[in-house]
Amino acid sequence: MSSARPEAQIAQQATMVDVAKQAGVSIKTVSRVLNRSQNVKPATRAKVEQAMEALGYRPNSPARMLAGNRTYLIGLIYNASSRYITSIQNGVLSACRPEHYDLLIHPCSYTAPSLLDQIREFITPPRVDGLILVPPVSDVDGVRELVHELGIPSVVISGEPLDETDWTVCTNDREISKEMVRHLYRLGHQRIAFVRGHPAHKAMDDRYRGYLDGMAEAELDVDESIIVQGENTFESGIDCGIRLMRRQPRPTAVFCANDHMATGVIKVAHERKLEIPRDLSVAGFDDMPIAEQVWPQLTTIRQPLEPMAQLAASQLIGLIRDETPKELRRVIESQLIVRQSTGPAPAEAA
Amino acid sequence: MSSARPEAQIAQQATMVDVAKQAGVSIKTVSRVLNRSQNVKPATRAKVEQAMEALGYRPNSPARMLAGNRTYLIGLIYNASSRYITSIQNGVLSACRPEHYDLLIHPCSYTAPSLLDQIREFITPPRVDGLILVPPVSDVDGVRELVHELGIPSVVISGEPLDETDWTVCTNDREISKEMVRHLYRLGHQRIAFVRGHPAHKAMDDRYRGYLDGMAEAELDVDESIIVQGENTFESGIDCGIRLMRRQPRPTAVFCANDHMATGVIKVAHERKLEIPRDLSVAGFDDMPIAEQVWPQLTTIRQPLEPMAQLAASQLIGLIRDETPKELRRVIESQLIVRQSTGPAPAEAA
DNA sequence: ATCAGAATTGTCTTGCGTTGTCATTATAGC
DNA sequence: GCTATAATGACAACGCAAGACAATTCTGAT
Repeated sequence: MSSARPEAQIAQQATMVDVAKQAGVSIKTVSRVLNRSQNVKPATRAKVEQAMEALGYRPNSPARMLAGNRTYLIGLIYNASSRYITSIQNGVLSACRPEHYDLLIHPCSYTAPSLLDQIREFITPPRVDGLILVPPVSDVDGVRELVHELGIPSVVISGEPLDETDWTVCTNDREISKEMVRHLYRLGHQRIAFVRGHPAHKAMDDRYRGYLDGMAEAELDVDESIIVQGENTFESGIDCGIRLMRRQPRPTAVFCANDHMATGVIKVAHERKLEIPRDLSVAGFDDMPIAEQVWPQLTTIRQPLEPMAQLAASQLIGLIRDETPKELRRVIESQLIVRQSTGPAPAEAA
Repeated sequence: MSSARPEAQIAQQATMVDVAKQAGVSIKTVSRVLNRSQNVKPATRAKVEQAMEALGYRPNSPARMLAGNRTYLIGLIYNASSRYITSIQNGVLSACRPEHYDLLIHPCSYTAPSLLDQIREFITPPRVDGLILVPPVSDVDGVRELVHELGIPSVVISGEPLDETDWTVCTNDREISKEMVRHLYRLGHQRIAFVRGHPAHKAMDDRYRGYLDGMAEAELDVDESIIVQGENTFESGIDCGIRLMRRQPRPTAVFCANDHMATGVIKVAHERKLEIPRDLSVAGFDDMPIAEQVWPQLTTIRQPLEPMAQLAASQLIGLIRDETPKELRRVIESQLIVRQSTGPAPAEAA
């Protein structure tokens, strides 16, 4: 059975003393190697590393936390319902492991009134050396200020650049949204509707601005009556779809600020016996797994979440080590994924 | 900017010494109160708790890890691509927090040859006090044995009861699958196809057995030609759908071992201009978010993941404290969710 | 070869905040 | 008043980081 006393089985772990003995050096030197101290001869370093290898040495984290007054932990605060978080986690962890950092996660509700208290409690007393913030939590008023105030290094993963006060890894949401409009315009669409995302999500604004940019570039009229406000959910997509399908003349293409809402619009189209993309083109944003599984498959935009998270984590580890990154923000480009839900505009509308 | 030296800002945390002084007792007594030790007079306990409250005291985890030779951490090993893992995490964390436990996660690929090594490395030297295992990683040969061998208490979250060697929190997959067949039979279906899941996932077997049980109960013939083998993915669902739609006579209902495959079958039906559920009923399993977003919405089965994970974590914490749970396995019942993708069988087939 | 100065390594020490061990003191039962 | 037991305290130990400083080795210029 699984609850035997642990001590019985797990082999006694080697300590720094053992490594020092094995390598024929002092424990201070082992410590220097471990902490990337400068003045260590490569040959000595090699000897020590070899000894570590031979003994299967792994530093005792509680001890170094206690002695070093740092935690070797990175916090990740995220909105609990977020589905895309596993990608973020994977990316963060892949950067953490080689540096012997671990990850503590803190799911929460970004609408909870106690959010700031939760975050404060999560961070103090020094339970993490650094913090990664992701939307929509990072967009909540006071969150980034709180983190600054507590003096914890942090990196924000975001759709578009924020102001100048945070290290940021972001994508080019605005630019790529413009690209989507371009794609639709090339297919002959003129009446291109837009379904906006939840107003509290800053990332959603950038997508909207990109839409406006694209319309301007194509010199198309922006018709306010076919710009509708959604709330990021599938259900709100249905509402928006219904509203849009009532408009006369109907839009020939609908660009939604996320895939969930696009799926809602598709459902409405199905119910009205509109064939996609013959009668209506629909595009989304995010490339959620669902984008491939709806029928027809959704044209959308893919954010490279794992690489972003990985970069954010390694930047953060640099910050913790006082190696200030060269640039305040790093941009990783999103990608337009064309599938079957967009096609040539209906003839009569061309 | 966010990388100011942390020490500058975070208020100095009170230690046990401060609490002891404030309460007029020794630090050992404070420690006893903290660890729910028995022999403490209620009056003393109250005094200490009051002092903690007043000072905003929170225990220093690295210190108690080091001194106590335990980690107050719980490991969660999971397959990296798994989408349902956020629910599991939420459930585990909600049980951990009140007990002052933290969660370390270890995403991995359950097909990686190095899986066992990864797990061993994740666990030793005592980096976690206990482990929660979830499918499909928990089904990989040697994983549970390894965990036993290392002597780490563990709880397995699973579809159906395993053998007698693990503490388990499971659902009634088999029974509820039978219930799904019953549902279809009541709608008049006789030719009910089944799409099996990946053979390496034990949970998938139980769903199949439940299907067989249901067919037996309804005294329906089991036609091997409409039982096809999938691989859990959307793509394999498409393959299976194509194979099934070629059969003569066609099945009038398809029960899939998960929602992804069911979505694939739906896509095939759409392409062949079959209307769901008029011409074909389709059912899934898992109630993934996608189940509500496909068109038509999918009849499926919902596993109460968060409650399961929560129960598993509190059982595990009990095991760590040597409080052996009364029962080796706990069952939490799944729920049949009837939506629009199942309906009465076509007349000619009734 | 010689020597100054720099680079590298070692010794010794202290402290991080808690828990475990064992000794000591208070309390209750008779 | 004595014993058994409950309650509390004193002190070492956990494994490592980091500082102060001494000792050693290396480097390059003379």
